[in-house]
Amino acid sequence: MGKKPQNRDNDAISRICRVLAEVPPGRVITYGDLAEMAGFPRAARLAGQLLRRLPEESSLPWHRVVNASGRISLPEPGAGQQRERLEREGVVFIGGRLDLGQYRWQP
DNA sequence: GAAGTGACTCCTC
DNA sequence: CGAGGAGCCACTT
Repeated sequence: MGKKPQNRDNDAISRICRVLAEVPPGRVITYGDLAEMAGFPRAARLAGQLLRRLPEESSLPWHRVVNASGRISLPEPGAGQQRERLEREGVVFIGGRLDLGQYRWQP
């Protein structure tokens, strides 16, 4: 049975979505960690591209994804909306950035 | 199949 | 601490 390593296109999305769905409220995850956890180390951009295509009806906590600097990527007006959602979950932004050491979700 | 793109990350100045 | 550049990976066209 010769078979391909894996169907990346659709599989990657499924895995990343699953990981993202596991992120609890009040916590955040970086693009790099999200991709790595999904099985794509160093593919931080992949997570970003995926979220960009993700519809709002996705029910996924896309707002819990921030960059490695503890800052919100995603240009306005998305940034304001994401920050608002995170603040509602108890995340505090200091100087426009949050404390990854405190909110970064790690299994 | 090749080239372009991006909600990134790390290193250096 | 902030800005800039190079590197990386997978998806899209």
